[in-house]
Amino acid sequence: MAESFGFRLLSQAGQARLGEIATPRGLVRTPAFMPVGTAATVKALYPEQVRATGADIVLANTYHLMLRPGAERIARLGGLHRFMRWDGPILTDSGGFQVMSLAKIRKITDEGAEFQSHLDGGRHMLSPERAIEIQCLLGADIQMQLDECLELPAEDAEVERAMELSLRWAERSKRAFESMAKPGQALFAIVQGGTEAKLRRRSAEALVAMDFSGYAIGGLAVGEGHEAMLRALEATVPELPAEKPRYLMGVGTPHDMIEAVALGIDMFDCVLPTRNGRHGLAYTWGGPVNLRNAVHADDPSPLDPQSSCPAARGFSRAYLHHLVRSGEYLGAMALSWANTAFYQELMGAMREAIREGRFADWAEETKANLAGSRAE
RNA sequence: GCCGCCUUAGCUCAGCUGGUUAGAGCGCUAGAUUGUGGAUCUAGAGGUCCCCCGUUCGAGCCGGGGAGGCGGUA
Repeated sequence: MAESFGFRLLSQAGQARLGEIATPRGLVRTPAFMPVGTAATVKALYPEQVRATGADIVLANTYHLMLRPGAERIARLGGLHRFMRWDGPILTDSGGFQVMSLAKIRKITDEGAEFQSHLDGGRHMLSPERAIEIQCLLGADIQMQLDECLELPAEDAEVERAMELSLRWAERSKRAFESMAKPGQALFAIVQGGTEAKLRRRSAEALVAMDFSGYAIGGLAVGEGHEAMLRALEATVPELPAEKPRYLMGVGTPHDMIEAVALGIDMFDCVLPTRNGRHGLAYTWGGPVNLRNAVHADDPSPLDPQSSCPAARGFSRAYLHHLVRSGEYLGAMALSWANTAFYQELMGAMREAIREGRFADWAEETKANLAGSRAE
C-alpha cells in the first residue's frame, strides 16, 4: 500500500481516462464515483455494503461534522475512519457549498464565511485555515480547499468576485495544509468561474500555478443547465495538468457522468443515487424508474435483472412500490443499495470501455439505453 | 313510535344575507430534485352538493315530502 498520495494514468480513449489514485488507505480506480456520506454515513447503508458495491472511496462533510458531532470530538474518538467504520480513503468537502445551500444567514468576507447553523441557528466562522484544520482533525485522505460557490445564474461581476476570492482562499488553504497535514494526505483545489470560459480558464491557470495534488471543478450543476455545464467543462479541463486527478463536484446523473468522462473527468460525487433512492427513484440499466408510480403496483418483475445488486435482482417492483408508498425503512435501504450499486457498475463499465479503447461506442450505446435519464 | 342533529371530492370537513367556473387538508395521478435538512417544490385528475317536488330571475344554502346515518327518549 502506497505511503504517499499519487495518481497514475493507465490508459486513455479520446479524452476519457483510466487511472488509479494511490492513498495510504488504498487505491481508487478512476473514473470513480464517491458515494456521499455527509454526516459520516452513506445514508441507509452499512459501510460493508457500500464497499461491496465497489466503492473505493466515500465523501464526508466538513460543514455537517463541525456542527455535529464536532471535529474535535471525532478526533478524540480516533478520527473519522474509525468513527464511521470505513477503512478506505475518505474525501471531505470543505463546506463552501453547504454554506451556500444550507446556512440561512451568511456573510462572506475575505476572512472567511460567517454563517448561522441550519441546526440551531448558532453563529460560526469558517475560514480557509479552519476548514483545513477540521479536515485534518477528521483525518481526511483527500481534503478540499474552502471555496465560495454561487447559485447560477449570477451576475458576471459576482461570479468573478467569488472566483477571485476562491483563489485567495486556495492559497491560504494550501499554506494551512502544508503546516498541518500528515504525510500521504492530499489537498485539492477548486476551479470556479461559473459558465464563463474566460473566468474558468483564469481560475484553472492560477490554481495550477500553485500546484495542488488534484483539481476539482466546482460551481456546476447549480442551475446552469446541462449544455452550459458541458461547455464550462470543455473550457476548463484542457487547462488542467494531465498527471493530476480531475474531480467534477456534485455531478450527476448517469448521462452527465458519461459525458464528463468523455471530456476527461476522473472523479464524481453526487447525492442523487442515495437521496433519490430514499424517495423512490431507482437508477437502472434501462433508465430511471420511479417506483412511486402506480404502474408498478402489480408488477412481479425485478427492479433490474441486469444489476449485480441483490436488492435490484431480488425484490419485485410491486414490493418496492409498496415499501416506498408505505414509507418503510426497507424501501429507502433497498433503493439506496440498488442505486449505489448501479452507479458503481456504471463506473466499472466506463473503466472497462476505456481500457478496451471503445469508450465512444460504449457511451453512445449506453446513453441510448438509459434514455430518459435526463436526455437533454 | 316520538324528538334532535347530520348527509358537499376517495377520506375528514369548510362554505358567504340565496348570486360568475363549489373549496381546503389528506389521499390519488404525474413531474422536479446534482459538493444530502431522511427534505422540499410544481402541476393535474376527481363533484347528480343524498333523492323528489316547490319558492325564486337565480337554490349546496329557503319550504315540503322521502331515503340513509348518529344520538336521546318511551
